[in-house]
Amino acid sequence: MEKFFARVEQFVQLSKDSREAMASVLRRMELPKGHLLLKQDSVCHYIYFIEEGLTRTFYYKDGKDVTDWLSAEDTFACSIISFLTRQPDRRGIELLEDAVLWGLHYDELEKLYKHYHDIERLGRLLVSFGLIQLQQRFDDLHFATAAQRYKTLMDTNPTFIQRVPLGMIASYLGITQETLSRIRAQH
Amino acid sequence: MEKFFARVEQFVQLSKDSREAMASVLRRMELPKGHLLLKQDSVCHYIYFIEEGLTRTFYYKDGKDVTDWLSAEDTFACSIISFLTRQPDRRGIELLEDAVLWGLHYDELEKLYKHYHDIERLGRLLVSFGLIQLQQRFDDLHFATAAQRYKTLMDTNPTFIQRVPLGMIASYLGITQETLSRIRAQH
DNA sequence: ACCGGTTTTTGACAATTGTCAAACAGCTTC
DNA sequence: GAAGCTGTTTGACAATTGTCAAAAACCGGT
Repeated sequence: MEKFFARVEQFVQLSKDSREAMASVLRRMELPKGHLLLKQDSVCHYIYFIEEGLTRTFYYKDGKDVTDWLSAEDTFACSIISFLTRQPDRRGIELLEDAVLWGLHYDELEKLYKHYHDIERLGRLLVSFGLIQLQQRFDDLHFATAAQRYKTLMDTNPTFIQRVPLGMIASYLGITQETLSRIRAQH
Repeated sequence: MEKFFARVEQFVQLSKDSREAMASVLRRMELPKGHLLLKQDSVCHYIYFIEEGLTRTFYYKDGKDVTDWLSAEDTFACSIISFLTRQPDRRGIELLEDAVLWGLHYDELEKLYKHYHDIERLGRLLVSFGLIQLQQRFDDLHFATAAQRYKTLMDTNPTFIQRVPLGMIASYLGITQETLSRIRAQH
């Protein structure tokens, strides 16, 4: 749990009250590789902090498995659209490695937002951070070539290459597995 | 100003105090088509609500002009990354039509966030909404063909086709002007 | 070390999209 | 109405990426 608060307090220094309230609703979960954290086409009720492990957010497009996002230690995982809109979303989340997670239920988080201004602030900053990350990935996808995108991934998350099967990396980058394989062959 | 609050209160019902505090720092601006709202490679200090008009967020990639975002009446415009990180960003913003805007300065907004919990909440919800929009556009770019993306734009913002030059629409969709022209030729 | 499965690479070919250049259309201005 | 400007379309060709199929490499379990 220290790891969770260490991360969170990079955004906001929480009051003692807020920290305790938050601690009381965090649920620790230890889950095996392959576990389906969130079923596709369902509502995402939890946001997960990853203390250890690796998650993959994915969906199916024309029968093909597409990797939407990858989250490793010290980051958060959820189906953003579903969590925020309370609507089912085609995205599912699975564990690519054995994991230790801290889950926070939407309803509990809403209560915390209402009671504690500093947690509302934390929420705003976390969403802001997510928006910045998505914008950067969007820019990358928008006007970089496949090879450049691969390089960006190597720079920002080098361990993913070792930890995630090639096909998943490929669809994460918006290309096919074969194309990625060829990019790698040319160094 | 009513238009601004009408929009804002679709997210949160503000207290009288909050509304007044916010009203006191909003700055009305009437600006002509072609005006550069935000210079490239500078820090974005304002978020703008568009009462009337159309803005284009753009940057240069390998010497080519790329349209990053388009915002019309009743929505907001700013360089999200720069506004949130306080760092210069390559994105600039220009007006594609004569416009009536309401500008809100970052420092003023920060003060409002500190004093008023409900405005902090509004900020969280606005960023969340932005995140959802960007995610949807990202999904579109990630695994839809150019023709499908054009159709999506036609469905969600049909007026853009009339109001924005083709070359800008094309780079917004992540394709060249010529490709878009050919897509249109096939109905 | 061998088997059976999965993951990755390679090959041949097709489809999509980009590039460069020129033609065309619509508007404004003189 | 001609000249000039901007925005759009078209053509020929090249480059990139996708598709389908098969081979090769890798890995865990026995």
